[in-house]
Amino acid sequence: MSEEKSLNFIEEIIEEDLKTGKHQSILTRFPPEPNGYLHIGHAKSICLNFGLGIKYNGKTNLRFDDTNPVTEDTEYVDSIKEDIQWLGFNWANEFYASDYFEQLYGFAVKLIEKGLAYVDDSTSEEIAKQKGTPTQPGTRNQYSERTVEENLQLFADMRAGKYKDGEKVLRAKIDMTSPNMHMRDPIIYRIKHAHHHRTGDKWCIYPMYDFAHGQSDSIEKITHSICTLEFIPHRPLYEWCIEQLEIFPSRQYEFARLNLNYTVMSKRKLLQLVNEKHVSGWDDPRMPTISGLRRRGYTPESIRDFAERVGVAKRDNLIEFSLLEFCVREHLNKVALRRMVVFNPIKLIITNYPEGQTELLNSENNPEDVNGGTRELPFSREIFIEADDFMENPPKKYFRLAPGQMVRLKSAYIIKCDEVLKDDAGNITAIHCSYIPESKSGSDTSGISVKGTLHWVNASTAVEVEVREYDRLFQVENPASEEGDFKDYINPNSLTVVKGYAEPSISTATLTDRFQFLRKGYYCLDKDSTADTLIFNRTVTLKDAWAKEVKKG
RNA sequence: UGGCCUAUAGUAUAAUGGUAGUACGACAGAUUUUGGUUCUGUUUGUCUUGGUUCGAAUCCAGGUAGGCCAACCA
Repeated sequence: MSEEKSLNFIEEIIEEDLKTGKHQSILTRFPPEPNGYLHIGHAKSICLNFGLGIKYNGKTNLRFDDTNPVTEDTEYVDSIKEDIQWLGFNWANEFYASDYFEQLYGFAVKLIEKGLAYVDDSTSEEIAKQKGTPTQPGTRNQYSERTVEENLQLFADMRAGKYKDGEKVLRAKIDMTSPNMHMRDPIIYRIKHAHHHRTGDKWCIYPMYDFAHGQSDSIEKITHSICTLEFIPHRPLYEWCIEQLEIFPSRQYEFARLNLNYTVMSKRKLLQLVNEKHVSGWDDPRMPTISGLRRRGYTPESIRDFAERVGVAKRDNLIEFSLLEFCVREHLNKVALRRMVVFNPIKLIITNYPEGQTELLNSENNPEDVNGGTRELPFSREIFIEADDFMENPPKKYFRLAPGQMVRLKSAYIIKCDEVLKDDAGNITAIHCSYIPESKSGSDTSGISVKGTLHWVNASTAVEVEVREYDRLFQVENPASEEGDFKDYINPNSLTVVKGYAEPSISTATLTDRFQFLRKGYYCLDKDSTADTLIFNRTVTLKDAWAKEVKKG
């Protein structure tokens, strides 16, 4: 018996539509404009649309909303497709709004013939002025009185390239007094002598989003057209077009877009961060883009889980980043290979371990995975431990290394701290310890139990690596709602590059591996790595109860 | 001051007129060869005022608060 999970409001609508027979099956779509990279907010929409298709045995199309040639590019098309596939979804069809340009042109002609559209010669300023305001109705101009024949000819001339950009537009003739501004004779076609990434120079007039989007849904027979809240006032216009054109009645449903704290979620702002070099690119690991999260080490599973957990509703939200972090930790804990890396080394000499001797110890790759296997770790007289893991005068409840105290070296031996070596300035240069030979991991007969276990690396075989540690990109929860320029709130310390000393097995790391550096966090290899230098991105730290304890004082 | 959308713990999200629940976070404890994981427990909530009803988070009305709409962008 599986537990019944409650439905979100869109699922309720779909189940009702299926039950009543309004639809036999469902068809959804994800409709990005190829003018930027996808971000985690799009991931929510992708998971919703494709997830619905899967859940209800329907299908989902990918349709590029490419009606504005000046901002769109195939680079974006490619990245969008890659991101959706990486998230684990397959589209039934790959479509483009530009596939429908001829049909959309026909729709416009039909409106003209019905006396429901006219060519307007006004400037954009004049049109804006005539539109009125939300509290004052708009007014029609003399162009709205043109005859059907005249409009037909003028529109054909627009298509034929007889006019320059901005000289004329085609407007739907609806209601200049509507309280809904979108119904005040909206522009449905404009002239743009621009090269389109797919149709080339075939067209010099392009449909507006409002005239392309709803009809594209209709052409594809999308049953449930899901979009974000800001498109609610557009819906009456889509429905007007569907009714006047007598085409398939797709129905639009709107949900609240995802907002994440300490970042921004608009393509315009993300583009600015890229263009002004505040980040290294769209896939900078600090970016909330899907490509950035991927490079950072997030997994598709964790992002899908996140999308599931944030839910779908109609109220504005600001999700805490800690939920995303929880999701990725939960997945990575199950799959990441454990490795030991010391970041801030201090030398530890095991005085009773024979000089020149090295032994190989075994350590599990992942304690959460019984089939994960083991790896070998060299161990000898001189090792490095984390400087943080030693204190000369430890506070209470500190169960790491301190003079006279014992700890276990992970997968190795229990050691006892005998002596602290210092230079003339009083800085600690090394720690002398003795080890307990009977305490070897896996065959411990010493009977000693210790509270602390430390990670370590063998000094002579340690591999030096570069590690990039990331912090939140912005210093405030919601940069978009702050006074002034959102870029004033960028966190200057969002990237810290440090050195690490890793166990030798790290040298076989590949781009698809996921690691947990013991007691530190989750990491993955970065594509900037070279044959000489391995570079790792810190995906997320481990939870750190001791750091909290210290903070409390 | 026109229209539309929304309002449940710190953050999200359920409860579909009948015991306000879940997750994340926070806090406390147990376990632990990762101060990780796992497990247990605690904490905090129906925007407001009326109305309908045996009974309202839910339905109705008025308020309040937040969001969206006046691009030849999507």
